[in-house]
Amino acid sequence: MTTIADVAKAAGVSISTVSYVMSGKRTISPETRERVARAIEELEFRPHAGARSLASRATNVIGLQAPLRTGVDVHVVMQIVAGVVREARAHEYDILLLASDDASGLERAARSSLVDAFLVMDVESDDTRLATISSLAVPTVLIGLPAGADAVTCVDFDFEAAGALAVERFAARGHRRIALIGSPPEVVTRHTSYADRLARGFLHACAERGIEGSIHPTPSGADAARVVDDVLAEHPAVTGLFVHNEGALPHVAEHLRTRSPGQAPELIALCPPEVAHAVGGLSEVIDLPAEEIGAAAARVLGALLAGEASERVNLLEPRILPGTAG
Amino acid sequence: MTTIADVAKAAGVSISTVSYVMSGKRTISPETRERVARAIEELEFRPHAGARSLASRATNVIGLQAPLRTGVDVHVVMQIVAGVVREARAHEYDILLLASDDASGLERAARSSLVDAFLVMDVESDDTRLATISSLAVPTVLIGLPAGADAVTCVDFDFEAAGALAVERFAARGHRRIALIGSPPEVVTRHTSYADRLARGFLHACAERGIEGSIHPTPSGADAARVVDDVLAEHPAVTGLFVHNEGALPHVAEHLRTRSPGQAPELIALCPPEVAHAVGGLSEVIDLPAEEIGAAAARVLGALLAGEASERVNLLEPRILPGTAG
DNA sequence: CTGAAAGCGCTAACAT
DNA sequence: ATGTTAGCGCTTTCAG
Repeated sequence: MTTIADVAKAAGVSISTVSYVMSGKRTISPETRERVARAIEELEFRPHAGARSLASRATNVIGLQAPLRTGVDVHVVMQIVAGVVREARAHEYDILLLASDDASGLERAARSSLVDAFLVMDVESDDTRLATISSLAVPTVLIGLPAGADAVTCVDFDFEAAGALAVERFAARGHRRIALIGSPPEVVTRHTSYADRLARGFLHACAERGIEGSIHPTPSGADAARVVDDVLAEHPAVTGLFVHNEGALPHVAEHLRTRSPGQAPELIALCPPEVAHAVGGLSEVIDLPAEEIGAAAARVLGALLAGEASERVNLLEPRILPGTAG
Repeated sequence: MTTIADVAKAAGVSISTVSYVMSGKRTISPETRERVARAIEELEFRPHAGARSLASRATNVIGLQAPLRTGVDVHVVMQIVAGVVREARAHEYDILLLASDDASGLERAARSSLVDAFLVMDVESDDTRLATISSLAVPTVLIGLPAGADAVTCVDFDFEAAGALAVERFAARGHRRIALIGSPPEVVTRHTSYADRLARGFLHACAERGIEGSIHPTPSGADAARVVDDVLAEHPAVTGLFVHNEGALPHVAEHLRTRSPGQAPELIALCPPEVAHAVGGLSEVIDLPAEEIGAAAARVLGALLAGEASERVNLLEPRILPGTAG
């Protein structure tokens, strides 16, 4: 194994000089810097991560708590993770995938100095991990927005605004009775942060505009078609469906295409562009910029790690994309 | 921060005794062990990962190279990762998510002693990372099966057998002309290991049984319906479709449900049970035990790390599950 | 059965 | 502008 001492010898300098060349923490003459750089290159030297973290008390690793269950919107999770990884690597951070998604996983990683910071996904409105997060004093960013988000830094898509935006779009298109085909029941009863906020934004906007709106937790998969049938049977006045459920979307779209042709309700979906693109028949799409959420979260965490002050709550504004109808 | 010295002092023993209590590498009197254990508990002591890896030359971390792009079967990837994480944690290993999915990512992680071993996903038949993997001398398990898999340890589902099994099932049901609705074109042209093997098994079995079979790379999403139409138009004799494409499956199933009702071709899918369950109209399902693949890979890697000999090639046999028709 | 102490490879004072 | 050196917290000889 190549060590910093090998490099120092090869370059004819002391080991601290090598260290300082790497960190840039003191001024080095161009010639020396060059000689050291060459030696590092030639020997393919990489500092030992453990030794570095022991001496510097920083690991350059971020612990990521991601929901690996199916049932959540898998594309969205994957893209958020991809965004996190990309942005983290750009700032020389690696990502450690935390196994347990409860507080114990955070504790373990923090106490054993495995990570410098945490990124926590799948946040619930009243998340039990919040207490641990404050007590641990490890910089943490939540991807989500719990109810009393005073003590923690949060980054997320503005689901509340997205719910309102959907209503606004339907209103603009002349609809007076609409329905939200939402997340699976498990997600709703868990009070997953985004589901709560989307529902709130949707209902508020409906009330404000005098539009009648109802919310329907919907299983992923073909059963979603049944929910749609039930909704339309029970509320025949419904002319617009707002879908936020990746696993239900293709079935809902295909189902509407064949059901009562000509008078099918209009469809607006909240999902990543690729998911929308894979599905036809959408009047409009509200972009769910998953990768950008992950990247933004990593960026905010980076600022936190750099000691910079940053907003407590950081929300990405919703944007309308063209539909895929026709 | 609590260190081993704090524990030693609290328990009234030497540092090395604490270390040995934790590792179990030498015999400790029950009383001492008990006292030390209590001190560890009370102080909530966790050994510093970096210090440990520096002294022991082992990190207890496994580097995982996972394809985070969309386009691959996201559910499958997620479940494999979940299996890996679960099994790894059970053996006290953590998972570091490698950012770049090329050889450079492996090099960096290995050279900087970030990980003890690698788990590599999304393997291509002629994978360029193989040379690096051998040269690095870090225990590695591929999830996949490259063409000349002599030098590396591989774990995967037996896609070749699965291709043959599908043909066999169609034959048993009396079909004489079938088609494989396969992975997206990108995946096929990349010669992703599983796509190659599935195609090979499918075609061989067709030839053996005198069944006519054709293969059709298929985009995910609603466009898959078009592919199905084209296939059925060009080959009117086709009575059976074998689908291995998670993103196409719901669209294919929904499309067949409405298209030429009564005489729709039979559908067999290769996918995880939950994916099948979300889709109706499948005559039979070949189980793609994604989580089990991940767990098996982690287990084999564990054996490798423990110095145990293990098979070079480890394939999980395909199994038939009941369909979701009717 | 238990201690003492020599490193592991690096960073960051403290020198000059 | 560069060198010397004292740790960082742990594992593991070497002693007893």
